Amino acid sequence: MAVSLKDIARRAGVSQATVSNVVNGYRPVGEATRARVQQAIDELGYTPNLSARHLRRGRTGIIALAIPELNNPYFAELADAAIRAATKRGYTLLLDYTDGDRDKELLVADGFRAQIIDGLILSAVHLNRDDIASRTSETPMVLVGEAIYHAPYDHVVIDNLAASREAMRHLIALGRRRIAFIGAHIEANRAPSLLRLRGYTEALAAAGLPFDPDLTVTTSGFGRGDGAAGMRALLTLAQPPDAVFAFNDLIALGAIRALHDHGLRVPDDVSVIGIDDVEEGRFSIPTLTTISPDKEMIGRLAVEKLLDRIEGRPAGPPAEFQPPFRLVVRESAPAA
Amino acid sequence: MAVSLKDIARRAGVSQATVSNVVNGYRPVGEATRARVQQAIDELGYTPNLSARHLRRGRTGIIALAIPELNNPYFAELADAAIRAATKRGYTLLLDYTDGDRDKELLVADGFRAQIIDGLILSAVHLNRDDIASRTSETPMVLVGEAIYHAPYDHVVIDNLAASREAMRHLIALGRRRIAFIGAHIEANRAPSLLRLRGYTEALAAAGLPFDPDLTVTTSGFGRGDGAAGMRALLTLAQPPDAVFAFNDLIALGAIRALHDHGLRVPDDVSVIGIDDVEEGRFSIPTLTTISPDKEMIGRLAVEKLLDRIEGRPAGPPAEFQPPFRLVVRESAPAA
DNA sequence: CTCGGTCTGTATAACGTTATAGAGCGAAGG
DNA sequence: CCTTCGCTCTATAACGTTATACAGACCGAG
Repeated sequence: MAVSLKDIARRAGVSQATVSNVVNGYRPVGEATRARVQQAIDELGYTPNLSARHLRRGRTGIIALAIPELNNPYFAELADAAIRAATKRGYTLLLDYTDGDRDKELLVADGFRAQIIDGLILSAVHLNRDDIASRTSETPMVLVGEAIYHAPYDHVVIDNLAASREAMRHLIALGRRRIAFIGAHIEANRAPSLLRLRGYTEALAAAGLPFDPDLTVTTSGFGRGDGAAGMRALLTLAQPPDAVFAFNDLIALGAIRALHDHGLRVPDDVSVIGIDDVEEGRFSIPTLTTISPDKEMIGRLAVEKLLDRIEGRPAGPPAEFQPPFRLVVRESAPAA
Repeated sequence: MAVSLKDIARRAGVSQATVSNVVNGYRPVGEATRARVQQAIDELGYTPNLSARHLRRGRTGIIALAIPELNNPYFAELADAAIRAATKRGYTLLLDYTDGDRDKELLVADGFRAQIIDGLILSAVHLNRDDIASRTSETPMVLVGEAIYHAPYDHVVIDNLAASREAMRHLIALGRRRIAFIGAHIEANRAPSLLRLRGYTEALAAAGLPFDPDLTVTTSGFGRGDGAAGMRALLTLAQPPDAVFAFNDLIALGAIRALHDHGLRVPDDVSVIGIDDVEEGRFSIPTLTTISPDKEMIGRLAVEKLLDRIEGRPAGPPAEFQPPFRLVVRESAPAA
């Protein structure tokens, strides 16, 4: 650990600058000296001190991915993809939580840890366009997910409107007519689920089905417990739903559990569909029909776009990138 | 971002050293100058450059937690606890994956990223005591989990023998007599599940039940798919089991799914118990009886012990720390 | 008073790297 | 034969901290 550039320089009988050039290939070095330096490096087992390099270069080689929580397997799988992509490009990815807390999201976006990171991939829940617009930090940023649209940053997100419509079309094709939506979040300046909700209402309209406000349930979070609570609320209705379109898989799984507790069977009595395609839904009872976004591509794209900005590659104006998704039909809403 | 110590010093009309002392409190500073410096800091919005600080101090303030995979919610929850503990103590926690790959585990233990981290918390699957003993890296390390015992490092792990015995006692008290174990890993120099397996056999013996080798199933991984495959294998036996003790919750959940596919009911036909208490098991159908280790404490303790070593606090010889666990009885193996 | 000792503060040398300016030195061009 | 390159390489100044050595001022003790 204690072996530095200076040691190599002395050993090989050259200047520190030359060693640096051998290591970084920034300027050409003669064949003979290069070999001598390389040999010294191998013999002494030299690795560059990153703190020093970064102090000098102004970059750290670390990028951050800020997600609401790790306990949601969707984010765990997304983080997985992003970490792999970053590692492949020689960067280290740091995971940050926001706990779905607005203040923490603001803090992260505004340069918390800016000293340590070269760039940020932000998956926000609460922030809106204005929050993002008033950001002061210079750190490059890429947005991921549904919360913020049309901000002056690259944005990676699936076509939520199309995804929701497809999920709804599937339920409607099954002959369902009272379809509930669990997971709406209608608050001032906050629109994480607006597109999915719009896909829901538009699909109803397209099928000539009435929109019943009672069938749209807001939740405070995005977990199994929220889904279960939402479902319980729906079951108190005079006319309970015959299908559920959930904002995500965890909510769907919670809803299934609540239905089970209520003595109702899925899919016989109620069909359920989610979004995310987390692994859990491939083993749950029943298995979960869902919209499967290409998580690997989301993570990879977010990292690539961010590195383009960091490394100053010509990237053009901020754009929105839409990875593909597909409907995965399983037991909770089987083919008609 | 460009505001440095020097700027503050100039603004406050003092030396850089004094500013440093105000920031770090390393040496006393007079009340009047302290106030003046603090005001300059607030006005200019100064934050220390971490690369420079770490170059000088020789530490980075980053510790790593190396886990097999993030997709296993147990590790996600553990990581969560560790990150919170590290943040609280002023450190940043970096997550590293080993993919359950032996070479990657060796790489991580042997100082991959040693330049960037002050210490390492390693949750290994494949490494054994000899691997760890031949480690060359000087970076402080703390071990977490079942793989390695009696290595010269602090080790945080629940009492797996006691935990397994308690799980088994519960199944036996239910009247089960053919209890299977899914998730054994019997390989040369590799003993992740040895203690849990021993708890299984000892509990059988203590209850006067015969040990049937056919009822011990090895798996290649620790996921839902492995559990399902293991269960399917057990169901081909002439005398299938009437209960399953799974190495962890994911395996248990996979086993439940396989039982369901086979037309068997849990817990009526077969009781199932796991270890980990992941959130999923509180909503699955049926909900999962499990051994719940204190994950928050595991994460916190691992971080604290590591920081003790890093910061040179007197910590004594390497020791083993055993956070508590408790049996959580749910539907898959309800109270008798 | 003088001498040691505490208190505050300053000046400056590291930490290990990279970027910049320039030095030597043959070869090519006039 | 003297320039003027082009090619390697060197010397050295940063980057922003913190640690060390030291300098005054003040105070109580002798």
